[in-house]
Amino acid sequence: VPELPEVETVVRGLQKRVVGDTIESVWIGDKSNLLKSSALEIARVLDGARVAGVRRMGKHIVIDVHPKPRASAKRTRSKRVAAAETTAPRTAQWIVHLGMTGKMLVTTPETETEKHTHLIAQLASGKELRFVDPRRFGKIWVHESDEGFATAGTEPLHITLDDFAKLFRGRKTPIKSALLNQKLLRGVGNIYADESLFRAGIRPRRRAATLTRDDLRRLHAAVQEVLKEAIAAGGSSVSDYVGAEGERGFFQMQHRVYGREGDPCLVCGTAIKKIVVAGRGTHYCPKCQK
DNA sequence: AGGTTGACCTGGACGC
DNA sequence: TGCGTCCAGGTCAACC
Repeated sequence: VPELPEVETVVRGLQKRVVGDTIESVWIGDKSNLLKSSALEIARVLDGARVAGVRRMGKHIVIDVHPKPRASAKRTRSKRVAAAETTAPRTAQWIVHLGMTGKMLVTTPETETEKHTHLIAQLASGKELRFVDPRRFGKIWVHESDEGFATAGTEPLHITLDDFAKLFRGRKTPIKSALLNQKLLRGVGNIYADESLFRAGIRPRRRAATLTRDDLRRLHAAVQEVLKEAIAAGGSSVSDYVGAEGERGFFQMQHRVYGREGDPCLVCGTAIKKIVVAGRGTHYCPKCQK
């Protein structure tokens, strides 16, 4: 599901509902293909931790936590160990990737536990933070280091036109594949790639390197415009995406090509085509996009 | 090297 | 109501 606008919507919900709260206990299910850290490690970092902030990096949710100081170690540790511990990072990160069907929900404890709930964090305020993911393509892990968590790729909403143009220089791959490549831009997925290419008037199969300066200028503007409009609409709920409070987005109402195969182009009336590019369903107007 | 292809999963929609 | 098939917002490892 979730591409940049959906993840941004979840992050904003979490900022409002869980920042400043403390995680009192964590329950983790037995479906371990979701975990990139061991359940033990995740529990060790999160148990008793205070939630200092929530951020988005591409499609990743980054939850900054202040782990609880481990008082039990005091009794036996040497001076040298104690010194080492004080230099350990004060902040750790809890990283969540929603995959295709992941949800991060803030609920009350009474809320019925959905099928495919894989993690529940009980908060001091009485709320619960739950991770639900039917297909289990999502990922959860904790990151502890001074450098903090980092990913490749540039944020599409921050990139300048010049840097944007450089990403595609010399690339023979279809422009759509390049837009989906998270090592170049982080956060654009299948829906917003198609919608951006439509608005820029560029065919998805065009080789990235063949885009003219003017194509790039229009595409850069289109990507930022589509993402901003989608964020303002709370993301796209095509089937099951919901925000942190279970609310659906409504940007799907404004899709111009995604999911509209056979329907008339809103600009010229030509039937929208659906093809496969880079293994993904790809929608475009054969007349408006060159 | 860089790009395209299956594998990973469950469930919903559709056709018979 | 019950198959069986296809498709899905993402990302890897494995293959040219």
